[in-house]
Amino acid sequence: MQPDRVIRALSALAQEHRLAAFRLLVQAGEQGVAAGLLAEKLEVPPSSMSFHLAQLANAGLVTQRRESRSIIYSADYAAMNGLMGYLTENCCGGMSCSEDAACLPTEQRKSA
Amino acid sequence: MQPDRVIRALSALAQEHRLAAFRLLVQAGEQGVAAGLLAEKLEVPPSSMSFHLAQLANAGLVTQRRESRSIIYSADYAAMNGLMGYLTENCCGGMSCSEDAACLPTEQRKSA
DNA sequence: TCCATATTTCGAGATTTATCGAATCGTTGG
DNA sequence: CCAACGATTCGATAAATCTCGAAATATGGA
Repeated sequence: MQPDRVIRALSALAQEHRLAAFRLLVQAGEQGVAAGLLAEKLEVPPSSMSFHLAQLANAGLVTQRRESRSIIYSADYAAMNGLMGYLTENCCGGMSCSEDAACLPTEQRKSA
Repeated sequence: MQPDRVIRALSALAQEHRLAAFRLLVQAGEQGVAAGLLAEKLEVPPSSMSFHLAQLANAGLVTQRRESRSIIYSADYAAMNGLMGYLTENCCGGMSCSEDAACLPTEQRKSA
């Protein structure tokens, strides 16, 4: 993961609402969560939520797909793994996690 | 690690110069690096470097100690571990790293 | 004490970010 | 086609952040 992308990912997560949103998306897994539902759960106006989701998307941490009228957001586990890998490698002295410690949806935690 | 502290840590790292500085401090280990030397290596004016180091300190990611005229900064591995733990737990679906994968100075990497 | 060194604090300006109502854009059902 | 729904874009405003020179603080040596 190139430094520029790392900065954007960190910036994206370094905000109360976005960190909370991303946590919800991680919990939700592949299924994802609609933009409106995220706004509702976080008690943030839709336009504000949209702004934050755009930042997460720009950082590559989430993907979006349209499903009827809704736009569903999902956490991008590969991107999060990339970020964790960079931090482990460059900010933790290179102690990397074991191979099977990759980021996965919460629901797959036990079976993984 | 409480969310407020996580946000501050992420914000602290989400900046080009600060991320670079923290990387250098991780490489340096317990020995640390003087503020002026960091400014020189990163080609940033002393006052700007001081501003960024204050942010890292406020986030709890670095500690400082005076040594003669210099002020030496060191990476706080415990804080970084706390951040990694939070991210692993809350943003990675709870797949935690193995016990011995804690953040350590680069120089101790091989012996750990 | 006086000067040089190392760093921080202050202050001002420029840039970026966050907020959110109103308007706009796709989609669906009647 | 058109009204309602879900979401984004636009626009303006407020707030935070970044930058860096000048001034201030602390330390050590002559």
